[in-house]
Amino acid sequence: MIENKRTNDPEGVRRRIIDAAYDAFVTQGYLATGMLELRERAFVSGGAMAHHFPAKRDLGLAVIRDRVAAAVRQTWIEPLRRCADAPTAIDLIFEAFIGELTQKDRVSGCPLNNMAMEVSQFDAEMRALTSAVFGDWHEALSAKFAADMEEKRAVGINPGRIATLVIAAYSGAMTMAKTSQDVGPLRDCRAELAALLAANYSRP
Amino acid sequence: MIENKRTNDPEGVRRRIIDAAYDAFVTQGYLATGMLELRERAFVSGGAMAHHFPAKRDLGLAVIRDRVAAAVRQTWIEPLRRCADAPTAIDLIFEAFIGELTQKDRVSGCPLNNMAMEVSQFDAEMRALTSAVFGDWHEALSAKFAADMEEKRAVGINPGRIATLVIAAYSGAMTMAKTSQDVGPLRDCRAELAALLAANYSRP
DNA sequence: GACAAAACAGGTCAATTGTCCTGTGATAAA
DNA sequence: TTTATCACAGGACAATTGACCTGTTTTGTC
Repeated sequence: MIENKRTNDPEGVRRRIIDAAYDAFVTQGYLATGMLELRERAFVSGGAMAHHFPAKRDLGLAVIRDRVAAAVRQTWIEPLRRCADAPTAIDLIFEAFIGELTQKDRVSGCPLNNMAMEVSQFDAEMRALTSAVFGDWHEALSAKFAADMEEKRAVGINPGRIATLVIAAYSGAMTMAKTSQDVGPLRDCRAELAALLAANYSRP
Repeated sequence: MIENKRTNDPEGVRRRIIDAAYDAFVTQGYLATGMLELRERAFVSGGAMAHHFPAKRDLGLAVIRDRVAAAVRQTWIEPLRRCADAPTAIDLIFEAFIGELTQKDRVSGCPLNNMAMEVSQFDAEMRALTSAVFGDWHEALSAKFAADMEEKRAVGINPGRIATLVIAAYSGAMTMAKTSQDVGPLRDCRAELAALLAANYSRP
């Protein structure tokens, strides 16, 4: 009588591993997370882990490509597409994050920020990947500002430059919020960015 | 004949260790740096290391208290005191960093940022220390903006809020610069911040 | 059904981690 | 000079790290 029912489910196992890794890497850090801990979190054996991800590095690359990039797409790029103009989207995104973090007991920061900071110090390929995600983010935001100008909603702005400022302010505020474990910095930056953008936008 | 000349120099040894640790923590990361590597960098034995810093954590705390705080004081708080107004100081600081990083082959980022991001995830005391450094930074910048208002150089600004934005923009730009290994983000933020501040300042 | 490849189990491995130990030379107070 | 404390040398220590190995089962193909 065989007790151990074993079900082959490559996609499922792989997804479980990446989910666990994404969560752990973002909240604890890449280096602070061990492969054994991930195996326990994802309920997979050493053999299964080695089969899907021969080295920890492969797992890190997959997490950035699949999960981190998706997180930025979901929280920033999609809302930008849905909203009428850039300032509305930015304010909405800030508001959503502030509300979400307020009722959470811990501020773990921006996924992309966390990964980029730690990883870009020792792995060129991971650094290039996170840089590309930043690039997509900047491109989407920049394009939205440019569209606002073409449609005469905004005047006298430099789309690329102001997009950089918004991303930097958001990332920096996230770092400060994570360090102080308080959403105050996000509130401040939200208000300042709103005021700054309002000065260059014609409101109906 | 005794070859091994041994000189007791507590302050010197301690300083060598902290110097090596600060450099390594900032460029490679806290977790990515081993105690053995630090001993080799600082040319100290295991006994000396254990005597001055029984645990790695103690070394981390000392680095934040002594070096990271000093770096922020030197690059931000001091220039703020020397310059006539906040915008001048901010522009000067950005310019200095851009120039410095341009001729350097590698962008290692903001020391405070690097330490805060990594360390605040697993150590409450280190997190509190880095948070305090952010606090000093914010207080100094905030006070300068307030002084500019009192002296009628600026009107209609919220000192505390705009100080947060400046710090966040700087930190975020540093993160982006480190990730992309390019000073572009710093240039963008410098220009945008200068324009933003100019709008609220009366120029002679 | 035969067979090759993929999917997975469970354990081993050397290397490295941070910490701590014993012993000894230096220093200063008594 | 005695004595206690500090400063340091050199090595040992268990624990953990990421990687990998040999088997076994499942799956797909002919």
